[in-house]
Amino acid sequence: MDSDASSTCSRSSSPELAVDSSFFSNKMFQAYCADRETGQPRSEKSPQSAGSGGKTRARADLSKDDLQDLRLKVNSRERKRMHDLNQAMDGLREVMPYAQGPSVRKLSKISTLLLARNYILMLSSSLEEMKKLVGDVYGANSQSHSARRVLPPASAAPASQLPLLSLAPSLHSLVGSTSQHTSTPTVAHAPHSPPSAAYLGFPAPPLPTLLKDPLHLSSGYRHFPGMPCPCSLCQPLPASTASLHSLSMGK
DNA sequence: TAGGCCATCTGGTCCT
DNA sequence: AGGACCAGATGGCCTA
Repeated sequence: MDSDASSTCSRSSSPELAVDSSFFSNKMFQAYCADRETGQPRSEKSPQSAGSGGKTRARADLSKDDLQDLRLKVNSRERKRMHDLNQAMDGLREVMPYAQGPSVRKLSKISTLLLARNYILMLSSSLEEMKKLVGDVYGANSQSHSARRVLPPASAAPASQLPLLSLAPSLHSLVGSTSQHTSTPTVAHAPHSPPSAAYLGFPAPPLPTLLKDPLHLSSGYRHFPGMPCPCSLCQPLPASTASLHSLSMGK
């Protein structure tokens, strides 16, 4: 196909297409033209070729050239539509906690969707947990009438970040997996945006493992100041989420 | 070589 | 009527 010829080895899902200039060298289009010349249908066993409806009849009245132009236009629109879809898919891949790069195989579409779903579930549970912790902190504050006793004086972090900042490293030190969890990133991130996968320059875990078990996101995940850590050690998924996941992956 | 993934073409259907 | 959306078919590339 022309798209395969124009794409590089990493199988971009949104290949740069010079549609108008290259399309007429397309084998499929040449076959299409040849078929139209000979009057032979391109696919003799199409179940939908029975062709009923006003549009089909109207097309029968068109000249060969008009029909060809119409086909090219429709094909081009469909191609653009699929490219837009692939662009959106690429955008989704960019925000997934998964390594990217020339040496890393790109997530397939189905994998991207499944991983995105798990990621959303995980972030949701992180948010719920954070809300609970913040509520606990403020509850303690109101009882003791003194925030300074609750918050360490040297801490400059906002109260909403404290639970995660203090919990995550301690959790990881308990398990002793600090080699895989780099403590501090060297690049500042927006506090409310998820870490882009491009920033997470770690080797990708085996894809099937990651997809089958969202808890395995812990292997090789970094902690970000002020961000909920989605790794399994910091944020174990609730049982309901796990069951949901197993349902979706049962296939 | 089989199977997975993908891009593209194509006709039908639905919507504006 | 035209465009968007969808699903089936087809063929190419890549990997185990």
